[in-house]
Amino acid sequence: MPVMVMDVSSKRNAILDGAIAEFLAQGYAAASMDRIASGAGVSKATVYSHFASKDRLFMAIMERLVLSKFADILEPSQFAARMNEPPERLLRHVAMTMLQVPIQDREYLGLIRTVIAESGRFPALAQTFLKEITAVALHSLADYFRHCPHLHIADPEATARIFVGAIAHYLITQYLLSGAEIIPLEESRLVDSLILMITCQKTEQGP
Amino acid sequence: MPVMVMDVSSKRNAILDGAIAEFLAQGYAAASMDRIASGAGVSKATVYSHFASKDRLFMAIMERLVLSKFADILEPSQFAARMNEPPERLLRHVAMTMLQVPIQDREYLGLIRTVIAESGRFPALAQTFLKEITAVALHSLADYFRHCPHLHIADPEATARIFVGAIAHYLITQYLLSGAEIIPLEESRLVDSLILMITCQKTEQGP
DNA sequence: GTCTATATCGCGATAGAC
DNA sequence: GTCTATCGCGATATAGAC
Repeated sequence: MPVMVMDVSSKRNAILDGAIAEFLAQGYAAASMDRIASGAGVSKATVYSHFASKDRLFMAIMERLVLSKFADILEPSQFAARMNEPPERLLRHVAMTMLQVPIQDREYLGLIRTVIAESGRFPALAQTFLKEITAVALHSLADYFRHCPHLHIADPEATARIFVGAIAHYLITQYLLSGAEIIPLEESRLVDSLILMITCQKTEQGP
Repeated sequence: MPVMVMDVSSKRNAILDGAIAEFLAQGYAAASMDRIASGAGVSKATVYSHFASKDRLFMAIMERLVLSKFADILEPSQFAARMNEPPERLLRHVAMTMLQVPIQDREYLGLIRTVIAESGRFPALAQTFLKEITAVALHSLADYFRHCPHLHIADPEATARIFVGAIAHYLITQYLLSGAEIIPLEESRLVDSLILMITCQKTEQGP
């Protein structure tokens, strides 16, 4: 007959879940191993039996978090399937997804804040974030700009950076820096202008 | 004859300078009042005689820092004087300034990292940063887009956001997140594409 | 105002029973 | 593996002499 306590892997997962909440809310230095332990319903010694140190636990949950968010971002294959759509439609879908995923999933915003906050102490973590999330989106978009028959983009990589940068900065100012009332701007205006600026380059192609 | 020790205001300034270095390097939680005191060459009690608590010292130096960086950013008046230059020239100058100031002044980069890092604990600080720096640049640019006779920008505010966002995100990825080798991109390519995307809107104005 | 010395607390990490 | 109890340290903040 089953005992009424968590098994080993459940405890490990409870620790990881509690650690995610604590580190994302407090940042590395202010996070407390005591709170992580009690939040997970285990003793502090149990936390240390699974993770050798605060550093190791932090890096474990952050890598896990970065990889888990990967699926939410658009991969190259998703672009290939939509190559024949009008560019306005496809770019609007991409922009709205990049905006809505972090807005709906507050863990995503906390991840962005924490990656930037700890980028001095943990530069390898910042690079993992860039490699697994930012670079994937940039390469997908640049490939699309390079091969889409309806667009004639002079510099696909730079244009992808502008697209991703404008959206990422909008998320940071409105939702991390509480900018809604200080520098308000509707999502749709940002997206409309981005699409207009990108698609109007096709008028450059000849006499 | 003058004594060979600092007077009161010199000690206060030494404390402020040391606090800036400590908070920007360590973040709020990991910063130590002991290190700030010894770094300034005073006792810890002296620090507390000038600033009631760690919170108050942090907010004092961050506000000071935000206001001191204001002059580096382009004010509206600077645009008015250059309204008759070709837009390509003016926009290139603005973009290069926004890129070079934080790159040259590492304190500026540390300020950006700390504002984002502590935006959960100190939302008012984040809003001060937006109001004193980001909003000033956005309004200047939007005004320019609205009134420049050579451009016909559909949505000046949104276009200003894209311009500022692309540059801010570039600074964050390349210099805060150590992205130089992971997602390399020359400054000039970013700036050239930005200018091309903005200026080519003038071809939209009709037959 | 400024110092030395200290109070008080919470932190990360560990020892040892079970 | 998991617990309780604790160690040692460094943190913020303060008392009291000068």
